[in-house]
Amino acid sequence: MDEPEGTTQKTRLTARGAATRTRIVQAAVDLIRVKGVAATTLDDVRAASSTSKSQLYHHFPDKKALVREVVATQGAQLIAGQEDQLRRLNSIRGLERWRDALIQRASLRNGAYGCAIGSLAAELADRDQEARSMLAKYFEIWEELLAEGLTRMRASGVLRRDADPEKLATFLVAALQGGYLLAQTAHSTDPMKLTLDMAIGHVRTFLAA
Amino acid sequence: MDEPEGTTQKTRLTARGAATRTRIVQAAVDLIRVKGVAATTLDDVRAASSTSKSQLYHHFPDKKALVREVVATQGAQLIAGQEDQLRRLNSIRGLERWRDALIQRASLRNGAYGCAIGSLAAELADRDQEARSMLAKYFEIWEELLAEGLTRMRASGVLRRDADPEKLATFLVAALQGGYLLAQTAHSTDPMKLTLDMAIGHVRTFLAA
DNA sequence: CGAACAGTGGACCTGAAAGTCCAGAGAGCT
DNA sequence: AGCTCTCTGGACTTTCAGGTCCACTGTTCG
Repeated sequence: MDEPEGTTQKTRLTARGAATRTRIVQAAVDLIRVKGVAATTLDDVRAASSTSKSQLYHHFPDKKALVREVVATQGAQLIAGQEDQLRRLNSIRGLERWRDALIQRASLRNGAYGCAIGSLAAELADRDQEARSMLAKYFEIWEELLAEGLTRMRASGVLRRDADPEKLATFLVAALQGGYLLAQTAHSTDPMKLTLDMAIGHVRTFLAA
Repeated sequence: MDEPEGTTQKTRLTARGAATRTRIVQAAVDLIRVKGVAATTLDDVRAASSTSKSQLYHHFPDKKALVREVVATQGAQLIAGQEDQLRRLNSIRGLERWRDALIQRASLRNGAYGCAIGSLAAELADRDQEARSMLAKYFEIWEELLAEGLTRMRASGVLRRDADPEKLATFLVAALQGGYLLAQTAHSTDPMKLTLDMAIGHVRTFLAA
């Protein structure tokens, strides 16, 4: 069902062409974030990016290819945002700031749309192998950023030696994703708050005496 | 966008009619479980249930109504299954058996399709208010079943008095849902196992001394 | 029995969405 | 300049899914 497509650029790209391509992708990112993949039509993307059908098909062979580009872009944007905050993580307080930032953003929408890559994962994991593995990679990078912070906390003596940063990081991301889903369903960030609080509470049980 | 539809039966239902209706719904449940709502066409349902277009429209005004019926059925089936196990929950060991049963079933598919109602929630929460609130209700019932078990554990002295059954139940469901999503994305139940282990580990920190 | 209504088959309609095509404008290069 | 390739507009084709219709059969009940 899914071909391993080459990453080689087949045609040269002029500045104008690159700009159009970027406009298309960003419009698709924004629309898909709100409407989901299935409900976003190429005509929606065309209109939102002020382009034409032929430009879409000039830059992407089909919708699936555009969606994959959206996944890559959304994943990169999310990681970039997380990186800013998580590179500095070295305390439980930092973990709480991380939680607060996520919840604040979700609160603005009452939890709607869920997590940018979590929602993509739920919709695409069983329908597009390539997208699935890309998303798996972004989750891994995310976990790794958290794990590095937790490792720093362990090295500095904040956490005990028996704390496992990798496992705790996966746990935190899972708790976050579950929290997102319940929040999205309940139209309230309360369950997300509660879940992240408890998850961080669990990390706290590894605090050095 | 969403009308509060009456639950009153407008037409009499013969045994034959009821059987057809059930066949349609169960076929839709099975298809949607695997393909998702958007990718499941009424023609798929028609074929899988050995019915005709007019039977579909005889029993349901439109696709949205059928989908809501699917949500109700899937929710009820999940709760029924959980009830069997959770009514007896009264120990950490019982919680572990609950975890093991969930993981075993997810392992059969390498995590594919995720949670029966979690996947529906992710796809429908932002697109159908009525479906969203139904799903919220099922999550609540699920949490309540867990909370009752945890309450029993607290009453019998297994858990300390400061354990909060409701909050822990929400936390367990969130951890489970996050675990499902990561498992679905990674094509492996490992993150789901790890997450549920940690979540139960957190409950264990409330064990009475 | 026979009227009234539930249930059924399947052709048909309609709109929307993916994807195709081609003529022509814009850009880069020698 | 003049050639080539990129880029673009938008009409067009195709496909397919949701939904409608109607003639016909089965069932219930007075």
